[in-house]
Amino acid sequence: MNNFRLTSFLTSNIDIDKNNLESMVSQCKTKFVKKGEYLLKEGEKCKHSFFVEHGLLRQYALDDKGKEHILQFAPENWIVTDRESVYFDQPSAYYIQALENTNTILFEESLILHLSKQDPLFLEFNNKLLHNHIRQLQRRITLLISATAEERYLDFVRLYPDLLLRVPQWQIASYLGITAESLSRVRKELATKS
Amino acid sequence: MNNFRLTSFLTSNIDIDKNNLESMVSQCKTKFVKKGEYLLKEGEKCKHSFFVEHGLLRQYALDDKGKEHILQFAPENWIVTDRESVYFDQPSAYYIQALENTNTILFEESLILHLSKQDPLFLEFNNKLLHNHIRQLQRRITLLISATAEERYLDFVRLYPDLLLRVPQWQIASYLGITAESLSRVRKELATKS
DNA sequence: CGCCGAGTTGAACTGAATCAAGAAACGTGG
DNA sequence: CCACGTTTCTTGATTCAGTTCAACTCGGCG
Repeated sequence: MNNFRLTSFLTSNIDIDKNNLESMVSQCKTKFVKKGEYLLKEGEKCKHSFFVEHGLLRQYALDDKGKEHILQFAPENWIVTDRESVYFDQPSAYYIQALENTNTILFEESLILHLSKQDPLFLEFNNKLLHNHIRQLQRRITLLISATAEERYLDFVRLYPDLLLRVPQWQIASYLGITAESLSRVRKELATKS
Repeated sequence: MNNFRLTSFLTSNIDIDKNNLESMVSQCKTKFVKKGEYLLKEGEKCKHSFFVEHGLLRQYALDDKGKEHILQFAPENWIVTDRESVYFDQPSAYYIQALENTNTILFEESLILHLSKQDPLFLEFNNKLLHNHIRQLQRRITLLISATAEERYLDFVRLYPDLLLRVPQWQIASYLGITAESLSRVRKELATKS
């Protein structure tokens, strides 16, 4: 099986015994997406959470002017999904696309809830995922409200240094909420400073 | 008891029988805060979720220049908390303050998890709260990244028309991530248009 | 009365967007 | 392995949305 990262992700997050873990993992399908291809497109209903075993995904929205706005990147060990679409059963406003050839493991939404009813550990695990997500979103809002483009870029570099090399710069700009040109200038500015 | 809104909030969100509901509500303490007073201050650990029975709260952070940034308002039927602080047991970065005399009902963090283990309905309820929170945060990020100050203000007006009258304008500006002067100009602009 | 916080307005300034053009890097097919 | 087109990144000139600072108004409240 091709789920090394998932099993170690799970064991480091919940204190679960091997049998339970096996039974969970065995219930998950895997999906491979080639670079450029999509796991989800705007208008579709999102049915899964995607755990990235290997590769890199991005989640983004298109605005009315056709401009992309990147909500998040998901390298190895990350989970992406449109919770709004999955949970409220609505068409998604987002695309989830592979930036590299990517192996993912799919969680059925009902699976975790189902497991939670059997074993409270899964409940706490799910809770932890949701709280982490909220923490990350909240942090991003605070930055968007109060920090300059330069500060946001520095924060990004600090948090996701590995992504700098794997993600095209204009997409990082999009994540930060600025244009590619602006990010280029921010970087130039930073280079002369140091 | 002074929990009319809480009970109707709960019954409209989970399909729970009266006995269970009574037992839950009876386990919650209430707290009254006068206008201007605080339920949480920066550096303290947040121990509860606060359900607003009557009144109005705001949650905000101070940046290094002493500027306030409002994360959210909470009128009747809203729940506020710093999940990051409660869940990860960290000192909070936020203040929660009463903008009006406010009656709140306190949820112990452990309570919901505890109830969830007894009755899966509580689990789903908690899940719903978390997903709603995520939805709201995500929406806000999208707006901050892609919309102008005017668009964000219009969105605010549409979503929270009642708050317009209850919240000082400079605080709405803070919520939108702009200055009080800018909001004043946005409003002037909108007035001449229509 | 006088004070104080909230809101408005103006003028100058600034961070970032836009538009346009060129340079570098990249992948693909021949 | 090179040649080509495409995408990415950079740079410059200009514009624009929003900030900053300062002055003034208004309404409430001691």
